[in-house]
Amino acid sequence: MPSIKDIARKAGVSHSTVSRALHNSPLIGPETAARIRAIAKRSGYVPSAVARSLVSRTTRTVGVVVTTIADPFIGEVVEGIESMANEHRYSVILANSHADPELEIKVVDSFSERRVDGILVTASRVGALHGKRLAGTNVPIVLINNQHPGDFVHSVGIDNIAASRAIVTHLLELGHRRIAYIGDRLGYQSDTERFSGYRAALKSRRIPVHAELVVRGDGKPVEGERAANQLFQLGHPPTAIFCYNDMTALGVLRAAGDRGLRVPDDISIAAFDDLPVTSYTSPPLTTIRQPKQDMGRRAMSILIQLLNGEKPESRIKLPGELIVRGSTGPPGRIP
Amino acid sequence: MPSIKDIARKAGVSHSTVSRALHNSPLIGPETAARIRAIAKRSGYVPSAVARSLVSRTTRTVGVVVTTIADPFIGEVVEGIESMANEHRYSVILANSHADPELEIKVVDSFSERRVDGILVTASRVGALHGKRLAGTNVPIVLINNQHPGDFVHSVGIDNIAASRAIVTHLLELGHRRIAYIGDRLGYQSDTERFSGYRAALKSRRIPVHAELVVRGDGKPVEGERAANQLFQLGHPPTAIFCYNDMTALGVLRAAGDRGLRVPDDISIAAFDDLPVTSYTSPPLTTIRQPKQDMGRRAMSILIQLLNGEKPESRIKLPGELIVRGSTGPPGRIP
DNA sequence: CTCTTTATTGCACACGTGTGCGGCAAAGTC
DNA sequence: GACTTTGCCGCACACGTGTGCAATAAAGAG
Repeated sequence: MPSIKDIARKAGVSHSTVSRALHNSPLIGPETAARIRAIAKRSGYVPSAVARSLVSRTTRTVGVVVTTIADPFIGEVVEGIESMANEHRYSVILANSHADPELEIKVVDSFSERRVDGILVTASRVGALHGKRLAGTNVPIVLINNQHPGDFVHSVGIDNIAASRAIVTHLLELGHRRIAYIGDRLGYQSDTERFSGYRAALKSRRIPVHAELVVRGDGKPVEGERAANQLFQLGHPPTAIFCYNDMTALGVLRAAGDRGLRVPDDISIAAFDDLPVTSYTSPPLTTIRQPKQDMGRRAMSILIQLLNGEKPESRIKLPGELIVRGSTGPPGRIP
Repeated sequence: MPSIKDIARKAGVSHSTVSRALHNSPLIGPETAARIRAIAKRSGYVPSAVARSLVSRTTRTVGVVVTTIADPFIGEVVEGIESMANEHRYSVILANSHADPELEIKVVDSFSERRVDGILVTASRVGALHGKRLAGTNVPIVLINNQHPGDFVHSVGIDNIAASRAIVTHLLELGHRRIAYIGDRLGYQSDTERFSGYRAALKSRRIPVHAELVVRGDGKPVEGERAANQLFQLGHPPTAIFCYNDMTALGVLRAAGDRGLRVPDDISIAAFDDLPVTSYTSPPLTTIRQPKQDMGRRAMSILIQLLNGEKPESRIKLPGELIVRGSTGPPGRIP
């Protein structure tokens, strides 16, 4: 792999001249520059980003921390990050944390050693754990959809309250009055906000929130199934269920199927996230589409602005989009 | 961000001594070393990987090219790559190609500039396009599940023939005799191999391959739906359909539902890949599980061996696993 | 006490690139 | 012709780290 010194020797000039010629510096004579560029191209010269980084004290590299890249939601976000980064000639270093604090520390240390210019954290769960460790370094950090944005300045997320209010309102407009909510574990900000939107929608129609209609899952199908069965066993079961997320809804769908309940004739199901799978369940799910790629792009955009010394908007809340599919319909006869 | 020179000054020694002390070199006196390490820790010293890379002429970094990280299949593979890389203290730089040749060239150039130690290419479609460009550099390359492994030495893939033969045999054992195959576009190696396994399974039972039962999709639901309708309209329709992949099967499932066909009573459906979605369709899909994470880990492992100067196995074919779910059953009465 | 061995540290260079400044020749000015 | 300006190029240093070799001091051997 040739360096500028090698082509300097071939061209009979100093390496400084080569460096300038390759940067189209006006300090170099046109014909000399052309000759040097020809030699460089011929010998397959590729500049070394690492040497350049050493002197420029910037690597044009960002670190992306994810809990797991196998999660399709996160994959979409990273897709957005990568495309925006690529457009601005940044490279992304990817690292899984698996929500394991020990691994997270290793990951962040690795980012420090590599001298990344900035860090993006995509975590549905974590974020607080990094807190001290991350804040210790002085590299800019942008959080995406995290549950504990407290310590950090810059973040991108979805407007959970407005979105869940919209989807619950959709159920209300279909005629539902007994609408259940299957949440995630208590304490996550997104759960709190979605529940808050649920209550706001009901309140605007002067419908009370029944405690028996609010149950907890953990964001995964198995617990969603359990929670749904709990609701179905009520003396006065709901006619519609709003789920914290699509994965929970998958469990609910299964529970309904096992009991012979038809969706949406006997029970309407609404969810959140719009994962690819939701188009292919039967029936397909009514849900809230999160602008996943756009969230990634916006976060990367904020990071780039920070790296350019600008002062970007600090906390962005993007709107969700209501996607009405087959899993919601007018309520059937109340049993 | 302090350098070894800074702590050398604080400790009143030369930077060489600091460098050796931090590497536990026996050349440094125990108490001097301890004092230096204390100062380094206190001042929050983090070694610079870029400076180290410059002298060691190795970055401990691998580039991973994917068509799109938003694909859940690819996400799983990358998960495996990342975990194995992390265990060996390698970092992964991720880049999307979007199957766009122009973008691919940019990506590979970027990898060259960054002086990655090796490259992994995860592409269901591409691979040949990189060919010349990639082979030009002398960095080791390992391909995963690519369609045109011709030009490259090292690759990891699934044993398509054995796996498709196994799943078609499963259908035969259920009693099916008219089994259709919905393939991908012609020319992809994985399609050729899966079709080959299909024929082998039929041949072992002395069942002829009917041309009318072999149709083409494109690996996506819409074309799968179209192809399925084509099969359903036959005078003598199949009792089972083996699909090139899960996405095709989703379309088939929809087509069956729209025609009022019950799965598996009226028609059995078998697929390939075991995407997460397949557990949540109704009925859940019988399919071949590809060891996605393991494929990533194995590929990274091969790359590490290459970087260590060893001679790893050149072409690995991993076995698929037959996952029997609800979409396959004994054939119903022939109409 | 002198010579040799051992332990510890510093000097100097290398890795590849970027850049301020000085040098030098050609061209222009009077 | 002497001086200034302009154009072009090289010298030398910097970035942070690693390492061969020399230097120095201490310790041991005779």
